[in-house]
Amino acid sequence: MRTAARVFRALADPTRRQILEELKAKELAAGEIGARFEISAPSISRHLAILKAAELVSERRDGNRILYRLEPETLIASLNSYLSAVCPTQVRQRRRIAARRP
Amino acid sequence: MRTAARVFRALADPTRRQILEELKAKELAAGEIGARFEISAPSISRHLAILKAAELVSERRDGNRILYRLEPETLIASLNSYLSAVCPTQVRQRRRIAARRP
DNA sequence: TGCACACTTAGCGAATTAGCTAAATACTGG
DNA sequence: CCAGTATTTAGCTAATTCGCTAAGTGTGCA
Repeated sequence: MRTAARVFRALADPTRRQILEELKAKELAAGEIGARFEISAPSISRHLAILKAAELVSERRDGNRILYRLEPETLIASLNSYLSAVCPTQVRQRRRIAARRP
Repeated sequence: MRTAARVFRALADPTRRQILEELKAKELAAGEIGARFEISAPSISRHLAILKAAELVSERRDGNRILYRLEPETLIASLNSYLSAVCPTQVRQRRRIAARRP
């Protein structure tokens, strides 16, 4: 499966979309992420694995813990690429408007 | 379910993403859309219903046929809204770059 | 070594999804 | 009204998904 397909699959789940939002400010340990949700640690771990497979997050070990970091470029590139494929005109118009009002 | 959630659910399926691309140029009848895929007409109809529920397409009857039209604003608004929520800085940077190279 | 902590992997069950065929509905033209 | 075409709805099955608990792996520290 191509990355874009994995990205859209990953974003289909509200918990996973929320996880990306939680990671927006800074990287967090799996446990810290889990603490922000009602579901079990294994479920969070599974969501993180799916996000990692889609390259929407990266992980690094820090001693005992595993830290997850958002990969914004994958998200931006995938969504913008699809937006441009489906409605290039409107996207370009929006950019002009956004650039005009900074 | 909120519209944004329905949009992301709808975009999770590759056939539905493709349908939106097919509708990019002009509105098409359900049958014309179906002709571009290998799957059965009822399956296409089901995909169209999901896209309509997400407000990603609208439909209008034309005599015998039902024409589907892309609703680009829903797509753009949903994806951009989420992008801005997760990585506002990078999105703004991208817009500046895009505006600088028209 | 050995225990504790952080996290993932395995495996299960319920719910959802995407495909199919068959049947129903909606409109057109004779 | 009837036949034909376009499309949807109903109902089924197989596959996937998301939750859980239990068990496994990896690291830190006495």
